Formats: sequence, C-alpha cells, structure tokens
Amino acid sequence: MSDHTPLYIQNSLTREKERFAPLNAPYVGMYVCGPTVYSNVHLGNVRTFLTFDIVYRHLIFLGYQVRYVRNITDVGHLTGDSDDGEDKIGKKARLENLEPMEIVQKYTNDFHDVMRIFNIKSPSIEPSATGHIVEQIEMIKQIIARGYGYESNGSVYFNVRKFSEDFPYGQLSGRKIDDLLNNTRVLDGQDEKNDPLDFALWKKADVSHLMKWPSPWSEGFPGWHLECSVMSTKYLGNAFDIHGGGMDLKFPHHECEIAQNAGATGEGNSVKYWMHGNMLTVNGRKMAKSEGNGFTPEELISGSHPLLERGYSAMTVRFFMLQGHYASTLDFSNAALQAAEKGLERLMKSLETLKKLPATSDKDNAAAKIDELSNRCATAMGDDFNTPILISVLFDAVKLINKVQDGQLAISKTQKDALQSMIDGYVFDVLGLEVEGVAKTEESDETGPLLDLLVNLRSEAKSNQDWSTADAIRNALSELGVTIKDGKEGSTWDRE
RNA sequence: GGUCCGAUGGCCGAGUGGCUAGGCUCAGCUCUGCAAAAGCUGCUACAGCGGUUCGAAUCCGCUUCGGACCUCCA
Repeated sequence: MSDHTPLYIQNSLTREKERFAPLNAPYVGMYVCGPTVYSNVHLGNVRTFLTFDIVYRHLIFLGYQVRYVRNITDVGHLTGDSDDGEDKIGKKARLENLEPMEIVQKYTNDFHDVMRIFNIKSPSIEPSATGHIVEQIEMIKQIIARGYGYESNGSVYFNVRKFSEDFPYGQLSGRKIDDLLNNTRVLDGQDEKNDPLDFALWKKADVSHLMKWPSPWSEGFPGWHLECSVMSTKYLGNAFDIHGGGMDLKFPHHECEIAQNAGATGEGNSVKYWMHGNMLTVNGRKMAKSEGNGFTPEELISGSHPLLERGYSAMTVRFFMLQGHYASTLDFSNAALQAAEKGLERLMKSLETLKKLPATSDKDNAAAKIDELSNRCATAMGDDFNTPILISVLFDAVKLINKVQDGQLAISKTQKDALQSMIDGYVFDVLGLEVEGVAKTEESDETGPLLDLLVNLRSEAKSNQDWSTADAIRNALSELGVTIKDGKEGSTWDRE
C-alpha cells in the first residue's frame, strides 16, 4: 500500500485535502449512512451509494482490507419535528395496508435490487436500526450519565448547549451555536425541550404509533441520529477511518452523530475523514421526492417518467455519474445521458477490440505510452477519487487501442497484457462498469458461426463485385441488429 | 434572514497562477464499391466589473444570477 501512488481525500471536517493514512493499516473502517426504507430509492440516492462504492472499490484495489458498514434505517422516524408528526413507516403501512416490517422488507428488497442493477457492491455489514434498539438505549444511558442528556415527559433530549461548553459543536457543518439559536424556527411541540437546539435521543410514542419499544423512560423509539452513532462504533470501534453520506446529512444528522459519540465516550470526534457526496439535480434543482422531480431506476430504464425522452441503461447512468466528480452537483438531462451512452459504447467497443488485437514482437512503440497511461490513472484516483479524469485517461487508452487496430502503432504481447490488466483494474474493478447484454453474448455463441457464414458469403459477393447481394446481406443483418464493419483485414460483425 | 457553495466552449463536465482534460455534437479529410466503424484536422471557453501580479479562467473585492443547508432528506 505504501508503494502506491498516495491517496488524497477531501475531508469535510477540516475542509482540506489530506493524505489518507488509515488508523490501523492495512485495515480500513468505513461507515456510510444508508437509506430509510419507507419508499423506493430514487436516482439521487443511487448517486450517493455509487460515490461510496467507488471509494470502497478503490480502497480494495489499493490493497486495503476494508470493513464497509452501511445501515438500513427502518425505525419509523417522524415526518416532522413535532409531536403530532406521524412516523413515516407507520404512515406508509397504513396507506398500503401492511405491517410496518412488511414495508421495511419490501423497500429493503427494492433497494438491494437497485444496488445490484447498478453494480454497486454490498457492504461488509448492513445493520438495521431496529436490530440495535438495545445498544441505542445503552448509549442514551451513557449520554445521560455524562450529563449531556435529560428526560422530559418520557422523551430524552441531547443538551446541545451543555455539550458545546465541553466540546466543539458545529465544526463539521460550519455552524455557530449563537447563529443557530437566532435562526431556529419556531416549531410546534417543542416545549418538551429545554432549548430549541436540543435534539431527540428517545421519543415517547403515542397510542397510534406502530413501531415502539420499551425503555427506561417510556414506550417509544430512538431518535434518528442515534442509530448511526451506535452502529458505526459497534462495528468499527470508537475511532474509525471514513464516514460518508450525502451532503444533505451534514447538518443536523452528522453533527448530532459526532455530538452523541463524544457525549457518550467523553472523547472528541472519532472519525478521521468525513466525506460528503453532492446532490443530483434536475434542471438545476436537487432531486427530491418532495420536489416531484425524482424518478426511480425502473422509470429510468423503461423511460416511463415524463422527464425522460426514452429509457437509459443502468450502466449508462453509472458511467454518466462517474463523468462528474462526486463533490460537485451533477445535473441530469437527456442530452447528457445520450452523450454518456455513446461514449460508454465507444469505450466498451474498444475493449472488445483490445482482446483481438494483434500483438507484434518486432516493433513496439506503444510501451512508454502504456506506462504513462497507467500512472495517470493512479494519480487521478489518488486525487480524491477523480473519476472524470480517470475516464479521460481511459479514452486516451481507447485512442491507443484503435490506433494499433488501425496499424498506426504496434504493440508487443507484454505491453498488450499490461494494457489489458490496466483496463481490467480501472474499468471493471475500480469504476465497476460491466459489459451489458451478457445474455446476448452467450446467445451469440450459438448464432456466431451462422453470422460468420453470412459475412463470408457477403465477402465473396464483394470480391465478385456483386454489390446488390453484399448490400442485401448487410441491410438484412442490420435490421436484425447486427452491424457489419468492413476493415482492411476483412469484415467483422457486431451485435447491438 | 443566517451559513455555505457554484457560474467553464453548441451541450455535459474536469482542472487550475504561465504549458489551456475528456465525452457528445458539428464541419472537413483519410480509408471504403458505397455506408458504417476507426483515424486525422478544425470549432480555444472560463458570468460581469475592478484589483494584486511580469502573467489570472485560476488569488482578492464588488455586482448579477443560480443552488444547498438552517425541518424529514442521499
């Protein structure tokens, strides 16, 4: 690991790009805030999980042993920050006439399906909030014991003001206690709190509330921020390397998490590198369910959403997202998707070309270039996971492959293998792109010889200058989705 | 209202004190029976106005526009 190109990570906590050094190399602990499973995930959610999929993949690529924890939020949190707010999962359960845990299961399954479609790797541990109620109650006890929590009418709140006297609060999100106080909105049902800044550790449930558990304070449910504090430290230790999530979780969620962990242990911030992925926008606005501009992966692939001119494959979308840096907002548009689709197609075609590329042993003028390309790939990923730069280098590799194919450059067997392993590493392992239409490829194993036969017949017709037969074959195959490519070395075919 | 971020060529998107990614589109050329594919070439941009500097798209200030967070949110 130490002999690799160094890895730099933009740390949200310090606002600096820092050289990555794990607490206990070669082990790396990474926690990412997962989805709340009360409805289908939309594409904006996918972007965040894709961002950390790249982080996970690249760390593995560099040789680290990563424990990746990504939670499932399945406790019904409130729809608003008031006592009369309904819990989201309970609400959905009533609407769909299902048990709350049925809702949780249904949307967890959906989430997993989506992750699979986008080739996003499963985490090492995927803990659920409802499976850690006991631990959450324990942490509340610790927080109370240290004087940072108080009970009020069966609920327990975190005393932000008291905490901020002993520890920095608001460091991650760049907020100051006094500013927060001046700008806190007046919300209903906050009279239980001593201070509007305080947040819930435990909420007493009312009679209609479906998801509730016994506790020393009341029958109720844990506060939203608590589960991540508990599950991250339970599986990764009090101090761990990377904590990730969407930008919109920075405040209050992650700020509260830091406070809870510090408040429970008496030690400061336990996370070395905080990372935040930026939002996916549509027409310049954040994709969100409440905006009505969110679409699900199913709608995307089928093209059934009004915002979509047509359907796009999951890999096209994955590639599209990776052409932008994770820390920048990315605007979703049909034109951009179509551009990405063509680019990805060109990239993948050249990888097919590479496999069949003739290696020459006599002259080899590609060697230096392949070395350079490989270094540029490593540098790009080492610079805060800069996938757009990486992709630009890969397109330079495409150019090189095509030039060899075109006879403008020669490549030795050794260099060809080096190029192949670079491609395998960065395109498939790190970027996680995969060849689409695998089923078709398998099928082509049977029809392949037939197509070869037709192409040969056409070549014969061509050599007889029988253009009408040649064109008839080409047109007929074209209608079946098979493209004939005439090259210097004869004709080949390619399936759409 | 507070805090923070952004504005890049026809489009999408990197980058960054001097040598100006990449993709898509468009035009021309090479190859080709024609076409497709591929290759080559061209299209030189950094919101506006000031300032710092030998030099700024990159640093500083102001202006305009857009966005995020401050409430559940990836």
